[in-house]
Amino acid sequence: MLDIKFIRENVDFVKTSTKNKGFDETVVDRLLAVDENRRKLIQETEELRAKRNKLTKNDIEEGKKLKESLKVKESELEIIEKDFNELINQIPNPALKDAPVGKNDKENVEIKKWGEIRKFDFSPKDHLELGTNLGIIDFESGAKVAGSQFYYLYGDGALLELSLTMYALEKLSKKGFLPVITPDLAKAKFYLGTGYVPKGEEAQTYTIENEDLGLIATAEVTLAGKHSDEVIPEEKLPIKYVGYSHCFRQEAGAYGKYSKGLYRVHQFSKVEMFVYCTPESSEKIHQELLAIEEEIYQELGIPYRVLDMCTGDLGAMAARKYDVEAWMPGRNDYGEITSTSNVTDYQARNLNIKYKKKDGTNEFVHMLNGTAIVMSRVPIAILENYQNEDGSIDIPQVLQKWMGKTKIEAK
RNA sequence: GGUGAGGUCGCAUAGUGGUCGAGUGCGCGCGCUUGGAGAGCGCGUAUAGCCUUUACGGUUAUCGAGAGUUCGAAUCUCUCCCUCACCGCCA
Repeated sequence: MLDIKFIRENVDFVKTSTKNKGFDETVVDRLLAVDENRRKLIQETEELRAKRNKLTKNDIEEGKKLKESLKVKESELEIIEKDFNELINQIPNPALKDAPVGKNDKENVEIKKWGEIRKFDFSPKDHLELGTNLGIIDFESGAKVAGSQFYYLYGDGALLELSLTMYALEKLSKKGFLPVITPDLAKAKFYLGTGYVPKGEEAQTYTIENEDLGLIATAEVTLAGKHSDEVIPEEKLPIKYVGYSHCFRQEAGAYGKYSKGLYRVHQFSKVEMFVYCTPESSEKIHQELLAIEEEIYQELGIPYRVLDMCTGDLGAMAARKYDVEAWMPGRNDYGEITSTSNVTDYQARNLNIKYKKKDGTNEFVHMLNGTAIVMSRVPIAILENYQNEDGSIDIPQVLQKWMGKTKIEAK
């Protein structure tokens, strides 16, 4: 959420930024009205409490009366606080000023293209056909045992996933990120509001019955929750994690050609970068995260483009976001494989994560996240871009040491 | 899962209904002392909201979380969470 003081003092800015993100800016005025009411009630309640606190054992009758009026005020206040919280959480994080203004994903700005799109002298197959023929991907068994959009990986399919994981963890580790294996489940307060809640959609989290637990949609949830309610000494910043977890998403209603095969599945593994830093450094670190993502896809030899997400496609949390999209011959189009966001202090305020500055004062940290490698979509790009006419797959050079071979072939 | 013990200010501890937002020690900061350091002495040492408006100001809330009893709760009751020990069960 945003700071109510900031909203009070920058009403026009907040309205504009809310509108630019495609959210309802009338919320701002409603919030301010409720805020005024709320503050009045706080004063009245506190006045009553102050009186009560001054009573001695000789004033029991007086105290009984105070208790009654307090009860009334407190319940009024409770209702208004609830409204207040609902409203303030509807105001999105304003986009940074360099983010392109736009309505929706059509207006994202392509800022870079890398790699040459391969011209096939045969008709290329998509990853599903390739993987099924090679016997390394099996959606049929997945559907039988867990339902549609679940899958099994066998042999080199399983090894490819683990090779990509090791490749990413080793690379990030060398860059000063601490590899972390996080829980795959988290409490509701973390998976709601910190994690993957696409704009205008319900949270697509799987939850555990009778428990305050849900399966995480991304390690962002557990890496962000890790330092909740903490005050971090400034000298420890930036904290750089590279998290590995399974990710679970219901993906309700997501079908069709563009969701084929591994592109949209209920469970996948992901290596995710996550950084806590000072407000001054977050924009620079955001560029670094993007540069790391690019380095990975250049080393893997996958043609990609980088999109600077426009305000209308940023979602509530991100102040700036870049997506990397890989070329996927199977769809003859680019498909998203990474996303890196600078959420500034928006998450930190929800999760109460501050840092202690050298002058002794506390301030909210900035938080950033970025995909290193997602084990569902990157294999799509590898299979489809590295396929040979006979259906075998050449293994990208940087993965060969983990795979222990140079080619995936049918057994 | 069972039984028992416990969760108080950075750490350690005191505190069983009003004098407790909370004592003491350590740590930390500032000052005095010193040629310098140490010791010693003095002062200070949470966070958040609201008000006045910026003052060494007032006020409220916070003693694992939530609910309750009470005029009044760190202290009493209930539920939950977490930690530790033992048992059971297992990878």
